[in-house]
Amino acid sequence: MIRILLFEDNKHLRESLSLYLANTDGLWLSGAYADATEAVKLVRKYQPDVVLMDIQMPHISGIEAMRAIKKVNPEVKVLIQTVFENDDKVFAAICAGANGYILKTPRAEEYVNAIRDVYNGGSHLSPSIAAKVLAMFQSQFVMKEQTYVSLTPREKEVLQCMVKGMSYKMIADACHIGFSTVHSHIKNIYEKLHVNSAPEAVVKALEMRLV
Amino acid sequence: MIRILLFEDNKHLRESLSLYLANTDGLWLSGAYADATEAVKLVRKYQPDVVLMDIQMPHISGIEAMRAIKKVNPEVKVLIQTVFENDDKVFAAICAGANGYILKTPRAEEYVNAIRDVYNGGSHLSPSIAAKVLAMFQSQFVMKEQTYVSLTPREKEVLQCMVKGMSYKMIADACHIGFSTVHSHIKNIYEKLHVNSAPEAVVKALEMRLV
DNA sequence: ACTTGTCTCCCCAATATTGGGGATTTATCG
DNA sequence: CGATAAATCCCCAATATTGGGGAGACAAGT
Repeated sequence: MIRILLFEDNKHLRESLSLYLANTDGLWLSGAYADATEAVKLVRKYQPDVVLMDIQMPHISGIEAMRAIKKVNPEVKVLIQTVFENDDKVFAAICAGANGYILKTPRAEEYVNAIRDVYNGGSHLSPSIAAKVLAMFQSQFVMKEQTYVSLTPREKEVLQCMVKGMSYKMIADACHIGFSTVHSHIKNIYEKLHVNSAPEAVVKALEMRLV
Repeated sequence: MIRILLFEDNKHLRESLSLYLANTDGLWLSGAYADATEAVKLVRKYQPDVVLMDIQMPHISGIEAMRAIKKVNPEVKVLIQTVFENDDKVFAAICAGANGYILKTPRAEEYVNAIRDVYNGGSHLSPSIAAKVLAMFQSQFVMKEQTYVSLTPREKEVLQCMVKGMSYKMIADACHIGFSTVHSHIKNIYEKLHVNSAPEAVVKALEMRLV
């Protein structure tokens, strides 16, 4: 039996969902609430496996409530549901540790699928949400491989040190080479990256994922 | 009709999937191949809506094939399938523009669901893959908000300039303030961030998402 | 044998940065 | 009205960085 706690401020949806979930094999609805202010307390009381949380609610947002729950009971799975597919909300929810993010749908079995998925340790994302997440992912990690620069192993090593905020002297010690050598390498790095200061090199290194 | 092109080196699975997909309403299997070397050519020939691509194949990996396809036909949806849920592979596939990533499953309707999802512009991720993606996302974006530092608006502005690799003089010009003022602000920033050089400040700014 | 690339180190001089003081103005808050 | 925070500017001196040279050692490839 998967124990479920539901937070949803819309009375009609809350009651419909309650009815559906309560009558689905394998699920046990511990409670359904219109307000998540007491979420932490309710989680402690009912020890649910999965919390189904509307993102937009009065008093306290679903994300805040989830954050609070996760802080106390990190093992509780939280499934965020919303009508919006706002980028910021999705982003915030994921960062706050959401185990799933589904758009409200008239197809009730979607809720059940999502609940089962997160209960089993996976995550469940509605297709349009998943598309957003992948897009965000790409925009973060796929860099413009525009001007590929080939740094020698030593240069990469030195650059990595620079990214750590180390000075010439510290780099020399860390790499077991002389101060002058560090100087030489950095001169070469600057030329290859077309920069002429440490901060620039660091930024470029990070955005080119050379480190 | 959703036109599909299948790449799968395992003969048995390829034939099973072909049979299933070809006999599913709304799907039209344009072809099934054991090798993706000719993938770009085949895509041009059949103009599929969705390419179902095994990640591990001889000669050329599914990711490479997808990259090639996406370069020529970015609008073609590519659904990656694999037996592995290796982090690196998932990561590489997403960065290369995968529209979906599913684990091989005996439940054939999963393939159909995934195909429909990506065809409709969404993304489809198997629960365990979705969990990995969310975890990667969190590890990237959830910072240790440990030592929250409050920079004044001007300080933030100056810090942003530093991240762009600007020198004191350039920052002074950009912000329409004097050189000495930049100096003062940077001194304060260093103190607040507990650093004592520009590169360190830049790195800290980036990882604390202060910019 | 010769070139090429990498790593190593040095000299010198011009700039830039850092850290320590201090000062003034403005605005906001109680 | 006094206190406080923010923003603006200045001086000075110690360090650090940057950019220009050059040079030897060593390995790999032509």
